[in-house]
This record gives sequence, C-alpha cells and structure tokens, in this order.
Amino acid sequence: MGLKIYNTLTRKKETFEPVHPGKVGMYVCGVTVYDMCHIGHARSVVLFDVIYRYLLKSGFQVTYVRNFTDIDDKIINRANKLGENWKDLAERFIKEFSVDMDALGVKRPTIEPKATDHIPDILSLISALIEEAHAYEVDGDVMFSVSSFSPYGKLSGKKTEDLVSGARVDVDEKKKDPLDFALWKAAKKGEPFWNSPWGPGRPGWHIECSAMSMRYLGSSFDIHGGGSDLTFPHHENEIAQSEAATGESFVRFWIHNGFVNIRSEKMSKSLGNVLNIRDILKEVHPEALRLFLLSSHYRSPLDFNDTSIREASVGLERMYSALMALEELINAGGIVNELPEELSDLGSKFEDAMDDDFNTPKGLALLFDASRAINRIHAEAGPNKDKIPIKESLENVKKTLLGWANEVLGLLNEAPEIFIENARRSGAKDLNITKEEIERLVQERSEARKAKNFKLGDEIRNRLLEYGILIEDGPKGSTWRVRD
RNA sequence: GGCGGCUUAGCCAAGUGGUAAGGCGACGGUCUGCAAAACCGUUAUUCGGCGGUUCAAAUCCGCCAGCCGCCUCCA
Repeated sequence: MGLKIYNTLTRKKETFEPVHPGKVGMYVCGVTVYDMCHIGHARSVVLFDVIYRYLLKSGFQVTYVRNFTDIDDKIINRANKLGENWKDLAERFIKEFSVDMDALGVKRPTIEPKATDHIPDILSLISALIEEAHAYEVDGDVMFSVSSFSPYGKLSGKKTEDLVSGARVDVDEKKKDPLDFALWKAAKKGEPFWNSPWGPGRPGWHIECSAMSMRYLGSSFDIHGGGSDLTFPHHENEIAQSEAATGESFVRFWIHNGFVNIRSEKMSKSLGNVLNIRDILKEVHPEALRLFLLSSHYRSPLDFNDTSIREASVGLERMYSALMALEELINAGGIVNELPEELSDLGSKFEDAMDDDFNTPKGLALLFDASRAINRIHAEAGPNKDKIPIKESLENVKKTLLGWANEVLGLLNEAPEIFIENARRSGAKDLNITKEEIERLVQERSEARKAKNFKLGDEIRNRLLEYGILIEDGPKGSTWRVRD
C-alpha cells in the first residue's frame, strides 16, 4: 500500500518516497534545555519515536537527528536567576531530559547534536547568506532579509503583507524590515559569546536547526518534525535560511503534532498547570502514558485529565491480560488449524493503519480486537486442546502482536504477570497497614473459608477493605490488591 | 483583523463518496459460598443545524451556530 504522510507544506497526504531510496533523513526539533520537560514535549517525542521505529521496521535505513538548543535567552535568564553557570544549567537539563526519555522508553536518535557544538557550521551558513545578500549585519547583529526570499510564508500559509500589517511583530530599529529575524545576536555585557566575523555574539534560534540538520542530513532531506507551534515562525525561517543559502529544496515532508491540553485548558506557565513528565510518571505507568499519547491522532489536540489517563491505564492492563492469556494458550498448545480473522490479519491491517499517516488510534483498536479474540479462545477452550490453535500459529500471533505493540508503539515491554502483579500492588506503601499484616490476614481468612466459616472470612475481608485492600479469590487461592 | 482547524453514542476516539472501528462507563451473563477480579455479550438507523451535488454523503459544496489553534517565546 505504501506510506502516506500528511505534509504541512502541501496540506495533503502524500505518498512517502525518500530522496535516496531505502534511506531516510529525519530531523526533529528537540527541546530548549532550561527546565524539566512536560507532557507536551512527551507527546512530540513519543510521536516521532513511533515514526522512527515504524520507518526502521519498514526496512529504511534511518538517520534520526534530534537537537538540543543549549544556548538561548531562556537559558541565560534562568541561569542568572538561579545563580548557576548557563552551561552547567543546560547540561543538567540535558541529563534530566534523557532520564525522562529513557523512562518513557524512547529510542535514542542516531544523533543528538547541541547547538553550541556547531558554532562553525552556523557561522559558515550565516556568511553564505550575507554573501548572497540574503542577510545583513547591523552593529554586530546579523539579520535575515525576508524580502530577499520570495517563497517566504509557503509553509505557514502566511502572506508577508498580512504579517506586516499584523501589529504583533516587534518593531526593531536595527531591522530593515519588521519581518527580518536575527541570525546572530551581538553579546550584551556578561552574556556568553563566541567570536565571529561580526564580533562576539551567539546564534539566533532558527539558524541552529538549519545548520545542524544540513550538517548531518545534507541540504535536502526527507522529514522535519516538531510541535505545531513551531510551524511559524521557526520552521518557516528555517526554510528561508536553508533554501536561500543552498538554492535547493530543504525538506520534503513537514510533520507537526497537535498540542496537549490539561483538563480542557491550554497548558502554560501563567495558568500554572504545566505537568512534568517526571511528576506524571510517579502516578502513571510509562506505557500507560505512551498509550494515552497515541490514543488520538497526532495532529488532533489531546486532553489530559483524570479520566483520559485512567482509561489508558485500564486499556493497557487489558492488553497485558490478553498477552498473558496468549502465553497460557501457547503453553497448552492445541490442534485447531485456523485462526480468527482478528489474529490472522493483524499484521497487514496494522501496517495499513500506520501507512495511513501513522494512524495509531486505529492501530490500537486492532490490538484491542486481537486481545478480545485471544480472550475468547482462552475462555471458550478451557482445558480442551481441541479448541486451541496449534502452538506454531499462536507463537506467530505473539510475534506479530509484539512486533507492532512493542517494537513500533513501545508498549508491552514487560512480562505480563509481572506487570499485572505490580499494577495490583502499586500504592501499597501509602497504606496504614504493612504487607506482612495483610498477608497474615489473608492467610487467616483462607483458613476460615476452608472450614466454611464464611462469617469470619467476610469479616476479615471487610476489615482489609477499610485499609483499602481488596481480596480476590481465584482458583490458586486468594490474592489482594490495592483499591483504586 | 488575517490564516488554519475542529464539531461522530453518557465520556474519549477512528472513519474524507458505498451505508458507523476501538476504548472507558453502564447494563446483562459466565465464574464464585457470597463478592471481587477476569472474561463474554449488549449498548449511535445515525455523525452540530439547514440547504445543495450524487444512484449513493459522517465523508464533496454553500450558508448558519458553537469551539479551538497560529499570527509573540512555546512541543
């Protein structure tokens, strides 16, 4: 069928064909490292992680570049405020970022370049732009001349006339045109700087991404991604800088993800509702967060609230529970030759879903369909081997299921029985009763029940319930879990 | 003001011309001493409203209503 991707540049789904057959160059705007990462960052990173994983699974040789912006006004301001060296601050948050990404099960990109490691690339790119009269120097600053690049606005769909009349563009004495933007900023007193042909200073925000992406992927590459807010001005400016400098088409496919809202409100520092990844993961399993982030289409807005994240956790448990049932069926082995459609077609249907602009909600629906089919076999077969498919085909189902759920979506990494056990016991440390005491009471109740003393058994069950402990009686005896 | 997007069951959410995926919840059932958990089943004659195009529309076009994003640092 072939991969189709919605391209912001053309506003259409287009068939994906890389510049060099079999190889993909992908650049995604990373984070400015001045604070902890929030759930909005998580959405973007997880989306492109899934895209990266899918391209790899499709057989492409992928060079995936995700940068760190480690020099910027926000970093300098924060460092000054905290009395910390700006470089130390940036390094500190790069480490924190990596901790969060590892926790989220995000695959490391091929290259994670830092802006400050690429000053020579940035300088030569700026020099080229000045030579071609696409940029000019004023008092140690270098500005890009927007009017020198006629396609300006092609990504965001903006017309330069509209932008000029929109009164929100800063008027700056140094700019020949209000739309011009800084490529190089002259250092103010006490600010970090690098030497340049225009004096000491530091790179503007947009130029670093042009420099780093072209450094690793060439002047024309396949995919560039980021949050939808970066479309303008950041990505628009990247196109202008890069294409003005090289005369080549910069990027084939622009992919932008939608925003995460918090309880129907925009997440912002002023509203005080910014949710850090670190804090969320104290309450929520990382895979549940991934499932949540992938449960609606990547371009749609996504609302984070107690219900939505709870649903994701429950859904994940459902998948693990089916995986456990599948493993039991494999161990039992059977004689049935055919598989239900939900299991035999899983691979090709999942691929179709992903090929259709990375339709992860549809993919998840297929995984739930497969889960139900597995559970149905499990429930109907019982101990009868004549109702269970043969071992080999069940093993193929598991391979396919994990091939997509695990390799591509980054879910179902754990052994199911361990996952389910942990999910049941999570939060036990916050209770007013020790684990040993719980175990003792459960044991006491089991003995009472064995003696048909159900009155005492129920009494103990109620007592434990007051502590927030639920008893579950199964064929292998009684177990307990923390009530939600 | 300019540009773009969205509106599908109680809630979340796929579906861009061929007659409504999936999840949560709710309800019914299996299991159980009774529960719980798990599992199974049921749950939109209809896609914001009104017109139009078509053999056929949630899907295309027009108008109206409501919501949202970007235009300024932002994933």
